[in-house]
Amino acid sequence: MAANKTLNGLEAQSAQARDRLLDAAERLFCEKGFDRTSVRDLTRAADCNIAAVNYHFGGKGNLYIQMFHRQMHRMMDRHREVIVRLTSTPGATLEDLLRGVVSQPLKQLERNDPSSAVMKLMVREVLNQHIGKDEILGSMKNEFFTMLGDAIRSFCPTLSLRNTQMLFFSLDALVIHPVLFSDFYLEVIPDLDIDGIIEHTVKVAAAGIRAYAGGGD
Amino acid sequence: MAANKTLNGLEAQSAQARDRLLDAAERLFCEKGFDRTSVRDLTRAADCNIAAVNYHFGGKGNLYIQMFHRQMHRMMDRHREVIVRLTSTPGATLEDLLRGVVSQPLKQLERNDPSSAVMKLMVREVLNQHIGKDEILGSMKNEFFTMLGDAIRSFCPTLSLRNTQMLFFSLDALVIHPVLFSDFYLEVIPDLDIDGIIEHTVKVAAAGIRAYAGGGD
DNA sequence: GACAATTTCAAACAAGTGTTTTATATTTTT
DNA sequence: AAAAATATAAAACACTTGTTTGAAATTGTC
Repeated sequence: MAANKTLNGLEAQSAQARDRLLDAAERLFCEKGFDRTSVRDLTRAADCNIAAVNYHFGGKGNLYIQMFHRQMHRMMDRHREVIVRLTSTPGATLEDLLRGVVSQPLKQLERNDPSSAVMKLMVREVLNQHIGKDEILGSMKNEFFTMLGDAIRSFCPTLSLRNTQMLFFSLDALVIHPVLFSDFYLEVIPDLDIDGIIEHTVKVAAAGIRAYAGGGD
Repeated sequence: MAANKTLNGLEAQSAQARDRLLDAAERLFCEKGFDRTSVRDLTRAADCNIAAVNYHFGGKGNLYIQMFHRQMHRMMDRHREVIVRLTSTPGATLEDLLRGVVSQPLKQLERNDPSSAVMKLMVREVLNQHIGKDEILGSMKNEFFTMLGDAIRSFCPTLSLRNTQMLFFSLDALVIHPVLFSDFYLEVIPDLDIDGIIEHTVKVAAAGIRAYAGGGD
């Protein structure tokens, strides 16, 4: 593949167009989606020739997927770090774990981090079904699933696997919702406070979990 | 407008193409989305000429919006009925209200009702931002919001407005999530049971509400 | 510096898009 | 039945799309 440089330290120069293209893709695809972002839009934003997309990535679709993978890995790395840290902290409670997991994406929302835009795009893409969900999520889905599931069960050992799975989905629901529909939140609650959302989400999620586990710490 | 017939009883014959177009739109747009459904796809499915879309609706975009309104009104009518019925039932509990509201869309999911496809499409469209969210939701959003909010507060009078709003969002999150990601649910829990999801959702939502209201019925 | 590989470029390609046009049926009204 | 309004039809229009081409420029290697 022409995309793989010689990696001898001077690649930065020759790989510039490729990276600029990835950056432009990240921005434009998140803004307008796949269909409404043309190759000409991308190359104009990356300041390179139209043919560059096909030369470096072999097509618009591949550029899309590569951009996705780059961002998804960044997100997962952050999540991994948070969960590992919280589960290895001695006096931590269930609420602390939930707060850590929930804060991660919601704090990104607060400071307009591009990651939350990618999160939205990811959901969009799964719903649009233009590319297979496994193509985006790959193995990360299962890893995150079991990692967080185990963490929750370490706090509530009485939870069955089935209930843990359902509670995982509910937690996902509670976190994703404000990320997706932050506009609505702001419309209804003009003085929106991200920390307030975080505490609310932790409260509801913890209540849901304890409704199954019976208040056991 | 040519679309408005003389309404003298014989319109059914002449309005056929228009209705067939709306039906085809409902099906194709839900399947493939707006961008990936061409006017030629629509007219082929409705068995009429390409120009019919522009003649009857004045463009592809208007057909999309009209299809949306028709479906949204159907959905809202059903929701209205459920809430009114539950709030006027003497011995009903908070769980009964929640079960009624939650069952509505989830039961549709169970029997592959086109309404759940439209629900997915609605979220897709809000995320895609191709048409303004107010154009889809219109006044229904606020109506449903206050209607359900009041119903919840009738069971938990101690709830503040702010907390009710946040809990409304959380309830929405818990209901929408399985509708959007039913594929994931099925993947993780192969013997997926809709009634189980309903009871789970009611349990978590009620626990969240009671976490604020302090167990007050 | 010379040769080879890599990257960039302008132009063209083939296919698909929504919409408009113009003419022809069909229906409704007079 | 004649005239007017409405609906359908095939074709063309103007435009955008992703991709390919073949030559020019740049870069790395000997």
